[in-house]
Amino acid sequence: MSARAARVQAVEARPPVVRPPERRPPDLETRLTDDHHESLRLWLRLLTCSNLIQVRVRKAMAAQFKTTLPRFDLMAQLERAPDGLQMGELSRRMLVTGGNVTGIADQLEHTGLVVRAADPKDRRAYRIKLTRAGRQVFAQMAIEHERWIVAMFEGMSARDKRAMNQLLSRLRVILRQGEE
Amino acid sequence: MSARAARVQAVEARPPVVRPPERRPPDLETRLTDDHHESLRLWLRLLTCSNLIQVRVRKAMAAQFKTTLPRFDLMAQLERAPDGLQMGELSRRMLVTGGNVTGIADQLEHTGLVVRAADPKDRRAYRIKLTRAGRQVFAQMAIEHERWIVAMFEGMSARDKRAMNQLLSRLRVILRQGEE
DNA sequence: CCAATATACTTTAGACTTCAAATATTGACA
DNA sequence: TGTCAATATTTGAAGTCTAAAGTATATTGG
Repeated sequence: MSARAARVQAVEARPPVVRPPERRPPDLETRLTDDHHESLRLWLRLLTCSNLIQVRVRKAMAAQFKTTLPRFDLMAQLERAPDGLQMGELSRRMLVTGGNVTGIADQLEHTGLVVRAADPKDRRAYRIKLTRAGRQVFAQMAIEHERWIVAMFEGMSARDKRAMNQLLSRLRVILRQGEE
Repeated sequence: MSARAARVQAVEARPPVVRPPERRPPDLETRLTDDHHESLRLWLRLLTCSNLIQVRVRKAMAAQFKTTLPRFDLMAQLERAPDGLQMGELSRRMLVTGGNVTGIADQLEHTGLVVRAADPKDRRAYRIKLTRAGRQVFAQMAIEHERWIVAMFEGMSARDKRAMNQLLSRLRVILRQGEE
């Protein structure tokens, strides 16, 4: 199980916030506190769902392909950059630190799915790209990956999926705004 | 940034699935493929949002309290179990492996926020509980934590929050069902 | 009773992650 | 031109996480 899911429950079960003795205006305060609960609950559910899915994808990735999600992600980035990417660009796209990418790339390079080549224009930089084998392996994984995801959401109605997509899309905008 | 967010983009940008030449019935197939996209998109957005929030909470936790989310989670579990918990129970509630809990508990014990006491009924087990100091520290953190979350969702309407809570609640049920 | 099995926990090895420091190269400007 | 700040990457330390193996104790069935 994922560690993140923990957080969820950890907080979800926290005892209810003690409301102040409700002076005036009581309605406003109640609404405020309710909203706090709604936000906290929202976050915890979001986290729970995200973790439940993530754990399953991770396990499936390990079981069927003996690999990890980060490696899959890295390969997915490269797959749509036929000329390869600089490490820094890769790290920006993956939203992880450079040091992290170094490690994952090392492993993929060891297994021959990826190569680092000198960047002709900048001797500080590498260009990292999928090998032929890497492309083949990735293609298999991508197909399965999509299958898993689709299966997990099977029980949800198309209507709900659409609604949720829209809400998440809004939330994402809001969160990015607050990123200063 | 979080590594998980990476995944999002990794897959979100994957080239569109190649549709078969559309024999018959074309409508069904189109709808199927659309649904696949909808599911994949849904998952990626869920992940993105979850990560954006998580990263911020983690950083705030480090900046303001010099601690980590896993430790906060563990303390949150103990806070509502005044008599303490067995390590195994803690690990189940946190949805992480036992070995993981051992490590986090060790750290909290070192800093005096938590104690392990022998379980009188089972000499294999410990009971782990918050110390007085642990309770005090946790109270501060919980208040701030809630503040952060509420602030992040401030830009979302109460109506949207409610809707999303409901959808996530349904999704959670569906995911847990599929857990076999 | 006692042997097999199950349970509670820790340990270990390996992977991922961040942050900060170190190295090498580039580019800009005085 | 020479220097100095910025950029591209790696390295190292510390924390988190898992899976599997190890230790100690409990339980159960013959």
